Amino acid sequence: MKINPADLNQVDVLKDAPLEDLNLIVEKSILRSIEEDSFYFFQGDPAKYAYILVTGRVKLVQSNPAGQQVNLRTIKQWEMFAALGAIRSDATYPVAAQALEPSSALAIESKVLQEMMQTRPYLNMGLMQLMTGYIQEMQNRYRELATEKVERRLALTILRLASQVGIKSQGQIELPLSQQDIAEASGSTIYTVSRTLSEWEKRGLIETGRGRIVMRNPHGLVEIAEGIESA
Amino acid sequence: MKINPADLNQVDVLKDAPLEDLNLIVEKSILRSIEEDSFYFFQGDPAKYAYILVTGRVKLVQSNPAGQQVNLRTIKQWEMFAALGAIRSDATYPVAAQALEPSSALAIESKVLQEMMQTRPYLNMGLMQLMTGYIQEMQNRYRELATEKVERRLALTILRLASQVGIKSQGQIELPLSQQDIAEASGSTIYTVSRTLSEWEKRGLIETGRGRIVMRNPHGLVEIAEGIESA
DNA sequence: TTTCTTCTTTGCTTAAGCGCAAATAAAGGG
DNA sequence: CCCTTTATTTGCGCTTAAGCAAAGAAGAAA
Repeated sequence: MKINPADLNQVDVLKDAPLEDLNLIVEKSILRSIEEDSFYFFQGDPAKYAYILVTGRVKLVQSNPAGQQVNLRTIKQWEMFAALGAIRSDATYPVAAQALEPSSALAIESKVLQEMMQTRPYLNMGLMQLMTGYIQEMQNRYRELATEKVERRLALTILRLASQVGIKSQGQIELPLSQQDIAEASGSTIYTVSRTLSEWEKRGLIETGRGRIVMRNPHGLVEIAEGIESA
Repeated sequence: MKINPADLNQVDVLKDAPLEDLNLIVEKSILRSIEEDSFYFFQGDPAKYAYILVTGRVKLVQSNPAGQQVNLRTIKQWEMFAALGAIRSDATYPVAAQALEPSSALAIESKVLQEMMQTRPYLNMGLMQLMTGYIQEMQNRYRELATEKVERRLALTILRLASQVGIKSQGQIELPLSQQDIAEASGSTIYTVSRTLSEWEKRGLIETGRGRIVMRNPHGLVEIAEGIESA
């Protein structure tokens, strides 16, 4: 596949980048295509590349010593991920990046990005915006996990995922994620997720299918998320 | 009180700053002194200032709609906090900053910091290092909260707090924090914290007092944190 | 179509830890 | 030194949701 450099303006971090820089990035990077369930990198690998997702979807997961996983973020097209290495030159990836479907991503050497940052203020600003957004999201999720009950957390998780990787089809938003993914993203278990989603389906809030959740009544979910439980 | 600009080199973000910049910062900022339990700012306030803590200790807390709190970070002398506003110009503070003891901090207008960032690469790098550190810490804490049991999380929390705000005295590390603070930092309750700390005290791992925890056997805590439980 | 695999559902049991209530202890103020 | 306030401890009951086991459903492969 060929990348059209102009497309890179869709990447938030690069929205103010001049075309010549986009050309430079495409020229200096390589396109890595991987199949479903494969990894771009593992937790602990030296952070040699930053990535821009070109096609597919990728999740960033972290495992504890016992092997239990949490989903920290789901990446969609034209999102940059693993930019950490560009900032901490000695760093290893603190997460693993696993493809949710066949995917391809531009791999940019951390070194290249670092050099570009020396002389391009827009790149610094873009990366900082990205990072502050991450920090705020993680702080919110941490607070939710510490203080909210599962049902509410699930509603918050699904709303968040919908805004990040939801797909609009026929006026409805669809999440192409398995219940396992939802469980790992909300800090719960597949059993509780299944039970809760079934309950919501009965109430007409959502529609579930294998590896798929359709939001029928987003407002109802917002009410659950905010604790305006009608039940 | 008078600030000696040269002291600001102890601030991580400013460790590479030339003295003239430190002078500029002191000149352009104001020193705010507040008493115990007061706030530098509340969650939701417009993020007009970034701060450098000069004396005392400050905690960053976030509340959920019901008023339950979580501690996101404890700040000690010469740490910068609330630097977010300097990056997102329209931002409001996503957390509140409350003094754990009488404190004073340099308040730097976000605008000033923003202007300085235009022409000072060291400042950009410093802030990015700070933010990547935050991100990694929050990701780890999130995973811990999602996957680990309370006792282990408590050990991890105490070890983390010890490295961040621990005070060395007579070869031992002391944490000047109440059990309430520990509970809010670990995502637990004062009851469970009390029970667990009592148990650890019996085992000789720590020594507790009102608003104070002394680590007697840090290695033992590490073992609990890593799941090498001897019990 | 038939078979296999993977995902989802559901009944049941159980452990963890929350949280009330009340007692006890420590610090601070006058 | 006494009194008030605030922090810590502990017994006890109870809820939540985790987790096993086993069945059912939906795709994928053959």
